[in-house]
Amino acid sequence: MTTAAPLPLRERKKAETWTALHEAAASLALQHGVDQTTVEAIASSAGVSPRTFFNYFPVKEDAIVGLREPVLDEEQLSRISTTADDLVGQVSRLLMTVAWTAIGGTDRTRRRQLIARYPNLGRRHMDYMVKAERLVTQGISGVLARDPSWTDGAEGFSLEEAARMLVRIAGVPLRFDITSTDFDPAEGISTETLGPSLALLHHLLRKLS
Amino acid sequence: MTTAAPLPLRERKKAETWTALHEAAASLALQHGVDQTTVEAIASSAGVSPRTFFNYFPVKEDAIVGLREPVLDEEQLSRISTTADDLVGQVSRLLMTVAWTAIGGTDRTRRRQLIARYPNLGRRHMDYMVKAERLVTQGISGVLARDPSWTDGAEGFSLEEAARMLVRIAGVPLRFDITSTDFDPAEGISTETLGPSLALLHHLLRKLS
DNA sequence: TTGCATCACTGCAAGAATGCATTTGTGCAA
DNA sequence: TTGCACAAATGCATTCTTGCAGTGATGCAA
Repeated sequence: MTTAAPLPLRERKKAETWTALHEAAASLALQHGVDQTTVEAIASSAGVSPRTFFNYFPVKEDAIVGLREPVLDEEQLSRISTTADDLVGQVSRLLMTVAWTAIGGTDRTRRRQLIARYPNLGRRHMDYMVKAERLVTQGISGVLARDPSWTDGAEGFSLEEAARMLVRIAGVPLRFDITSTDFDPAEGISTETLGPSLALLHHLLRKLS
Repeated sequence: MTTAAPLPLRERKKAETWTALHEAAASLALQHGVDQTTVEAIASSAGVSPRTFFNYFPVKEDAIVGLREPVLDEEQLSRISTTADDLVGQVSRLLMTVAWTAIGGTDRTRRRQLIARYPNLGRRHMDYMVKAERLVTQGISGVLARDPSWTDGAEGFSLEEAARMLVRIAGVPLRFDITSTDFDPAEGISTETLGPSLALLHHLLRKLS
């Protein structure tokens, strides 16, 4: 189990500190409530200084939920095909993957309990959705640029604008999920469960056009 | 000019304090920069205590930009017709109106300068977009509920979900505008200029379906 | 092993933001 | 005019968050 992890010592300690802080934050918040859990208590419980806490998490709530900075998977980006007919679905799934990098690898059950009890924690997902969309928009711009057909027929709109609009459309299913009152990131953001939202989107688009 | 304002004294003073705080915040931020402008300086310049400042604005940036809490126009909501074919456009315009209530009645030129110089100020529009969408989603739910035909043909989706999805779709043009690097709320959020975004949305939807 | 560059951690100070209790000012009716 | 109910303003204490400067640990190459 530990044999396949030739991580540099520095990286490993950093990961350990991250986990220790998240663990302390989530556990304390579950026991005493979010507001009663101070950054000082979290840092102390994790064995670091309060100042160090903010080197790992921008806000207290992120430590409790266990959110990381979203990252774009360049490999998946390169697999996007502008000629396939399900372009919206492709971009939706890419967005989903990016969003997933922000919440992967943490205790799902506990997070579900916390978000259910403190809805404010769930609302922070929206911030990361915005970040994810920024990353993907930039990437998709490059992808569209390689397909000359996208410059055709779009009167008065730049390629960057087309990419931005495409990603906003593709972001709808995820926003739909995130704004649900009983949204559960562990279940909600996964390739399988995006289906229903995507289906509803297409259903409505058909009905409205 | 002052004769047509039979406002209760209390309301008037409140409005005056709001304006004084916004005026002080915007003016100071323009002179010395956002970070150099402290809440204490703003409050002092407006003649109130720092604590009072936060009775008017949740965060410093909102005072600088002059953002209010968005409000839903019930009258416009009641005019929404579910049978008309441009339902997305109708909801988009409603969203736009709500968003506009958050930034109306303040100096456009100065805000433009400030947002151009400090992009972070512009990003706060997204927060109010989320609030506006929450308001409109709730309202649209009620509107759809009055049209029985909406329960037909939607397999496995509740009315609330349909409303939520509809509003997410309608929010796309505004999100598109807000995420533009050179977005100007004074020009960008108005019934006339929403046209291009809505056109691009429809253009892409046609192309992608 | 030694030296150096880099990164992580820390303490400190200042400012941002919130909750609570108290005081002051308004609106309204007896 | 007086008194009461309520809203606004305030002061205070606490916590959150950030920038800066200094210290120590780590990685790497000579």
